[in-house]
Amino acid sequence: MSLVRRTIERYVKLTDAEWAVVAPHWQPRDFPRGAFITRTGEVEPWFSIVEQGVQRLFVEHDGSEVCVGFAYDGSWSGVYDSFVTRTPSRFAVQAVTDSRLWSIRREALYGLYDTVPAMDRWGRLILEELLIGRATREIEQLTLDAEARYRNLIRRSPHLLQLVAQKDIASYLRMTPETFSRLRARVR
Amino acid sequence: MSLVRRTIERYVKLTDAEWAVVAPHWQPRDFPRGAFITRTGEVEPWFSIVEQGVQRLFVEHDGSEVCVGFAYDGSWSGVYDSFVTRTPSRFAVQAVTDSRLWSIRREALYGLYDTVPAMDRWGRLILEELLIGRATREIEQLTLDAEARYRNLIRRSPHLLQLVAQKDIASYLRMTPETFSRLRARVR
DNA sequence: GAAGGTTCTTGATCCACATCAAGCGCCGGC
DNA sequence: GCCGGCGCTTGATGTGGATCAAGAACCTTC
Repeated sequence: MSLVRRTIERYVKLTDAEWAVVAPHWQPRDFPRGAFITRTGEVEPWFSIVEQGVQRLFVEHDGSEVCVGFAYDGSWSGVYDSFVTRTPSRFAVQAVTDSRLWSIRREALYGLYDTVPAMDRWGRLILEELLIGRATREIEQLTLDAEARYRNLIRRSPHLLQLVAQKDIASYLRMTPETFSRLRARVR
Repeated sequence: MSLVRRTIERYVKLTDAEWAVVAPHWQPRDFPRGAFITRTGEVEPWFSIVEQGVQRLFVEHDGSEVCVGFAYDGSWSGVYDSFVTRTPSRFAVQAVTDSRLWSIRREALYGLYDTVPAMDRWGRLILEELLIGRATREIEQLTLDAEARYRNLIRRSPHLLQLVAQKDIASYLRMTPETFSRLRARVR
């Protein structure tokens, strides 16, 4: 069974008839390491599920970049607010490793929302999950200092350290690469 | 026509028959100034639409409070992640002024999601809006310094300054009351 | 496998904002 | 209408993490 169907069915069950309607709208897209999947200022037409690879989501701000999230196998990837509002994306997405995404276009997904009620529900459940993730992250930023944020990350996502550059993790944790490096040397 | 119906119909149209199913589940709840609507650690059973009053949403962290949002007339109010996951809330909600909310219980809303497809869609649209708001706020925190965040707030929500204490706005903008006070004296 | 770029480390210095402190004024309650 | 307390202001001092700088260890790529 396809990755896309399995991923959707983590949230809602689809009959074979429903899947037959949904399936043709998804297509694979491949990106080599370093390629941009979405650039700042472009409208995001895709919503994607990651089959393989790691991507980083970041904001550009006078010359520097601040990482706000990562996506990897089995998670979704994209810029949801640009996708929804059809406005230029304030975030960029870049493949950190060679990546394969399965993607659906906005018009196709919104068509499915109208024709397949289970997909409308899926949209709601995905968003609930995203929103809960954001709330958790906001609380971490508010209540933890640099060291505690670092400890939290290596506890919760130790694999990230192997996959992406330390400077990206550092900016994700809202600190400079120097501070991150010093923490690594100091902690444990 | 009721506030609740009008508010829902900003997102989806309801037939009179659908409204007849939806309406009985909503009830008014009144809170005097200063009352807690949700306490940290309690599971949030309500989702609410604000008829009148202002509420603040905040995180408690060793003795101090950090404001993460406000709700007022026509906006929603509640702790969505606790509501969805039925886990103890990490946020508290307090009435800043005398408030009237129209609220629906979790079981009732999830029942409506199953019986009234338009409500399932409404849930998705509300979440899209919330997520876009969070993204906007995250970008502000990342790209603006204390003064720019202050200027942004007085431009976008000048009424807030009249409605809530400066210390709450200060913590919402991630600064101390002292820094906020100095900005007010310095800027314009 | 040499060259050149990028990332990571380590040290010295700096600064925006927090913290501490003290006085003032306003508002709400008895 | 007076008292008590919280919120606001203003000044002095402190500090976590940023910035600046320079060398070392990687990867890439040709």
